[in-house]
Amino acid sequence: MGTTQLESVPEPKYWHLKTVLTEALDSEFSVGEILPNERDLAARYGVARATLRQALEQLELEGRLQRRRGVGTTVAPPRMGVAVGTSRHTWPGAGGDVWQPVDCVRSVPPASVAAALETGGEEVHIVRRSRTSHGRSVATELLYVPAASVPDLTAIDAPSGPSRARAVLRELHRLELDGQDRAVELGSAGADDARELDRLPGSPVLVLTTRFHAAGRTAALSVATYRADTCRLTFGDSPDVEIHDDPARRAS
Amino acid sequence: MGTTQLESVPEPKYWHLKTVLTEALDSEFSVGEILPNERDLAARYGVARATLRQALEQLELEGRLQRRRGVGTTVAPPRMGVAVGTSRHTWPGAGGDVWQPVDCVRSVPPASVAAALETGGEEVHIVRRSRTSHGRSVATELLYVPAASVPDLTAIDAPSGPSRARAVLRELHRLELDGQDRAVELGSAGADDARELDRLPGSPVLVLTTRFHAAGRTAALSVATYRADTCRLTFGDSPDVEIHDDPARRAS
DNA sequence: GAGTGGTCTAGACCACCCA
DNA sequence: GGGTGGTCTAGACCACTCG
Repeated sequence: MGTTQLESVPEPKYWHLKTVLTEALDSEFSVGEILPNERDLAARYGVARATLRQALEQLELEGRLQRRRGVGTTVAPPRMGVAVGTSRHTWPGAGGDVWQPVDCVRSVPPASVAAALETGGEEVHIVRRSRTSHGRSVATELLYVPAASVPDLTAIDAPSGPSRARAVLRELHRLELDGQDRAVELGSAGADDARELDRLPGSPVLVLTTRFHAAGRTAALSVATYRADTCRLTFGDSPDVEIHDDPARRAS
Repeated sequence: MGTTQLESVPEPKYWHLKTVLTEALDSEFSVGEILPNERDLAARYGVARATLRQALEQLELEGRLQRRRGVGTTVAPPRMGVAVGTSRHTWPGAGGDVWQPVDCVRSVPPASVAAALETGGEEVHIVRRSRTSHGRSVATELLYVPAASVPDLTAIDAPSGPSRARAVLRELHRLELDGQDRAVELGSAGADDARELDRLPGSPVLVLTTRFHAAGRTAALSVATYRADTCRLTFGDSPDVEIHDDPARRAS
């Protein structure tokens, strides 16, 4: 009978709440401002705390909010553009590199990495590097370098540590780079990465995998993990745009 | 005294559960296989259903699981590599393009798009396209084309619809492309995109923004939305590697 | 209609930060 | 110690799919 069901799809509460909060963020709050706590917000909007949190999680995923345990929820600045390379291919650690060598060990890589490098169960050099921007740690990287790619590496340097990392990179640069290819996918931060990136374990991250080709092989493999909440990975291929940090960090 | 607290950081249950489930997926299940339902799984592992769901959500985020309401939870195949361009720059819709024109309207773009295009409050052409791979819809795109970029566009074609979309692209190709730059970031699917991609609203997506430069301006702006759970965006710059489906994703 | 995942509630306790 | 967000529980109902 006449029950014209116009709203046949009732919007979930957390979805509607997210919309409401987004508008509030745009109009009533400025970057860095601290929001009321979750219990108060939930009461204000007449929902359970869990429902409110579902909305906040979405907003954090979109980079609109930042939540820190023991502190509170703040309005996040716009995501920063992080340059991850131009069309010109260069070795990691080449001039002008923004990465900081942290460590280097010799170990057997994960199976997926070993497959890409076509090393069997052999040990490879694993260089650990980190990247900061605006004083914040934004990414960590594991660079897998087969022993065959750095044949002349000697033991004159320390067996591990930053200086060893630099030595491996130096040797790697002696190869002629034929090309590289990349892939970006969504991941979640492991315990180590989470600590390094000042996030909770399981936080969403953008994983940028780069294969470096030289001498007909994959000479090195880089797996870089970027904070997904604060970073926008930019592939600047046009001449006039390089690193482009968002100029405006203030709203309203 | 004497309480040597070795495990000062008790692992959250959902985190441990995720690890256990990951190992189970690797060893006891094969792709496409359906898991026990959430209530049974929660009971088996002695946790509340909400806690189990927290673990499942993580695994879905990592592309290991796929959940569908009314059906069940299945083991997801490895993410597919989706090629999103080489170092050679081409206009969208150029030869060999994998996108399917869907629609075209004239409308005022969002403020952020208008800023990038340096159009004021003017209307632009908005071409909607979709992309499928292996029979699945994997991405939707909105291509914003200022009227100034297609000055000779006539009204001989339909005012909207796929044929109009093709006409806009055809006119766009008459410009000489100077370059392009891209950015990738994490987003969440809006209601429209979610329907198109066969996901729930709010699902994580990878947003690939491409600016096309011609005649000293930004001649067009593409905002492509890829399913983050099933897609790995590949930037194939080396000659021998194109689309590369991951063969093995097994650990230890 | 039976079974699935999705949403929502009202509580509780814990880990962390800071005054 | 007081306040924050993070984790966890045990329930309930809803929306969807499929036989």
